Amino acid sequence: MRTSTVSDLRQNNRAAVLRSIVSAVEATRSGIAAQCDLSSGSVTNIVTDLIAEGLVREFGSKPSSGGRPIARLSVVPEGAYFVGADVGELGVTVEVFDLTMTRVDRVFRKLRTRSSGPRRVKAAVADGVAALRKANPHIERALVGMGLGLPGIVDTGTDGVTRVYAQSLGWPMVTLDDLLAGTDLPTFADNGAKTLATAELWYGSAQGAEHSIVALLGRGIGVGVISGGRVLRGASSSAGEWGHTKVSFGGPTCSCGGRGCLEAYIGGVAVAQRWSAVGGRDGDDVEATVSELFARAADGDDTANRVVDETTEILGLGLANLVNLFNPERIVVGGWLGLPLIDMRRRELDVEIRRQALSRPAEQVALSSCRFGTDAVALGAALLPLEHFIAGTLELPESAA
Amino acid sequence: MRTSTVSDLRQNNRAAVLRSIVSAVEATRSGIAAQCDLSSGSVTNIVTDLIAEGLVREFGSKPSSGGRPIARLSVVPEGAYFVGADVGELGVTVEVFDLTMTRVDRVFRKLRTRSSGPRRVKAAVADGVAALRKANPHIERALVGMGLGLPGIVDTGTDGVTRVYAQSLGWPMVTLDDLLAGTDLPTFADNGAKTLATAELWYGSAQGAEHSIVALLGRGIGVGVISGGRVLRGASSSAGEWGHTKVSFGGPTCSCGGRGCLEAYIGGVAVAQRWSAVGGRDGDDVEATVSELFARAADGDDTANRVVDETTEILGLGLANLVNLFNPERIVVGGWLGLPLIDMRRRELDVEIRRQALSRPAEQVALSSCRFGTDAVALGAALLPLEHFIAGTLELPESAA
DNA sequence: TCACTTATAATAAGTATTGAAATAAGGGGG
DNA sequence: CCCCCTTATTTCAATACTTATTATAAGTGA
Repeated sequence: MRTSTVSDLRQNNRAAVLRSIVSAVEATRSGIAAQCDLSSGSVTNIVTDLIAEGLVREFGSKPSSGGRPIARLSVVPEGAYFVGADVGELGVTVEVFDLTMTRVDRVFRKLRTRSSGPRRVKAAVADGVAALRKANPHIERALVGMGLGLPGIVDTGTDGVTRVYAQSLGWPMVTLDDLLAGTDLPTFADNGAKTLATAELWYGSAQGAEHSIVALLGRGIGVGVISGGRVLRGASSSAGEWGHTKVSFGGPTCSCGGRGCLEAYIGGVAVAQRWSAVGGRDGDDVEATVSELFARAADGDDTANRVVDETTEILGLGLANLVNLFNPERIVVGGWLGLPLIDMRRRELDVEIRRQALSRPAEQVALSSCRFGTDAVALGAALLPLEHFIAGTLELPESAA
Repeated sequence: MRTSTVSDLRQNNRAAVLRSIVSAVEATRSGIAAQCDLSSGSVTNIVTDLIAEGLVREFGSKPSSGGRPIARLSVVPEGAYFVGADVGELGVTVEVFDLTMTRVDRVFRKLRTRSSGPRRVKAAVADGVAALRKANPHIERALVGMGLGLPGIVDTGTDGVTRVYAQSLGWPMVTLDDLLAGTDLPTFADNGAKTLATAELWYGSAQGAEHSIVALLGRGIGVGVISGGRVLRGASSSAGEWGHTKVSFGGPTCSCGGRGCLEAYIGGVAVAQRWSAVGGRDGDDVEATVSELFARAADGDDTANRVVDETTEILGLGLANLVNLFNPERIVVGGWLGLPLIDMRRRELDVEIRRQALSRPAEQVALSSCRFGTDAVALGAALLPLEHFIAGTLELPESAA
């Protein structure tokens, strides 16, 4: 974000004010001034602009302590709409959000097979978006853009082309353009773990922290690292590939071909396998198997508890490594595997992290669970165009003018 | 860096211009304009200011292609001076640099024992600084500040107090203030690996890259992560503690008390031990032992080569993990252990990293060796006050006015 | 000497921020 | 019911900075 001219400055300040209003349920001019470190005069100017643009409105007022009442400000929900899509193994969820990031509508398009090719996914996304636009014609006027949460590596090269490597779905490399085709919406994409981290950063458990780690445990093991208030992306936006970091020489072979990957220990499939290896249920449906594992453990089943303990220990090691490397204030654990795990073993996990990490960074970090389930992947994806909209790099469609 | 007012803007642009002139050997107005993305008018204004302040000067000109010759600009070396200190196990090196970051003078104060307490180090630093000031009275006029490169964790809490945890020296926790006392210079401190990374970022192999990893291998295993052009610090500035990340369950016990730490495999002591365990030399002086190991390996000694191979492999695993997590463009390896290792096994290390990391991020990364040896720790430390000086958060002493 | 280039400098125009002063909106006491 | 007090917002003058634009400097080649 280059701020070298006076208009960049205005842009930045406008963005800060808009962001502040969007993320607060209710804002006031002086509150914004304090939060954005701006004078009341500047806030007045910017808010006046935003009201003129139809993005913000005043709604009533609340009493001040003995003076002129404070005007309440809020975003105009209909001011802009954003689409977010969660591309998963079972299907594609497409959702529309208004400017308050309230979900307006959603559709789910099931995929026939567990690993449908990009063509099917493309069709499902296009179909889902079309269905939403048809069912909600009023959004058309202010539909700004779309974000995709994808499994696997989403990599934006120096050439500006976004490429998707969804190895877990068995896809070949696909460019984002290939995956979109029909759609005329400006579209952004990111790895699902990163979009979930973005959602937690804006509205969930990572809110307010400058440095957090959002670990997403499911079939895959992902992490979104928040550093300096933004999601860490690295040179080509593929930073945060935690699942295939090695935690053991040799070790079990992972789906990536490597050995000793963290995912080969605590990924959904691995946990289910570890359980069935010691006599647990052995089913096709990993999610169901793991869920039963947790249920058994809760019921006091020793074997199940040992598997859960072991998982906790390895997760603790993995998180401790991240604590040493990133020195976060907060660790947020989520995902369909992570949420029940942390519910059941929060204290133990906390102890394990502190045991395995260096004491200094470990002392600074707080452990918590995600506020959202994986259903927030689409919300986080929709935050991608929102961020561009706020930053001013994405505008309302012509028709709005 | 909050840029919300017009003067912040000026400050930022001034900083960008000054930084550009300091890091280039020779600058021109239009070159600066291009590099900093500013108009020629603005550059003229800012440069005029800098010349008036005595930080920059014009020196001659070079022909342009058929028009008015281009004025050469350079920093005035005597415009400001910075002290950098490298606190090592054997002694304290204190150096003074001028504004071109050319070393003006240096002193070394030996520490009696390998792990002298903070009191001795404090005395050595104070003595070194005093000696330099006495020997170079002309620097006094423009002595801006000091930076310390320290072993161990340097942690700046939310209270703003900088604390040093130099476990490898057997120190208790010490605050930076304790460590300074007598000195009246504004002082900053950072972990030695991070200051070396800073030096490599400004003048060495990490120059020009936005995202790099600078791995420093010696007795300890440290890394400075450069993300978005700046050294990653995390919540309390202790990010980058790579040496004690776990790469193996169980595994050998490390000096930190943990097991399976990377440092317990490829730290200087561990490498020496691995060698002596298979019949290599067994000496007190780790550095000499390791240096002999490399010499033997170069001579074709099979045992030595096996130890070096094994070290390469483990280092490759460790770096691959960082590649997955940070998605850097460049990996820079240095330190008294790292430099000879990469000289001898560059290809093999490269192959190993690519084998163990995910292919996408691995394809994007280039491996190289540090331009500087560990002697640049003091240079990097001196860059801390330089950065503050450039950013305008640190000024020339009163006497200069 | 006279176009013609290219690099800087000077100037004009426009815009943003701030801080002070003005104004708006209520509360409460006499 | 009027006046004073408090607090929130707006208005406005002062200031500072960037960008164009225009002028000037300093050479080249004919």
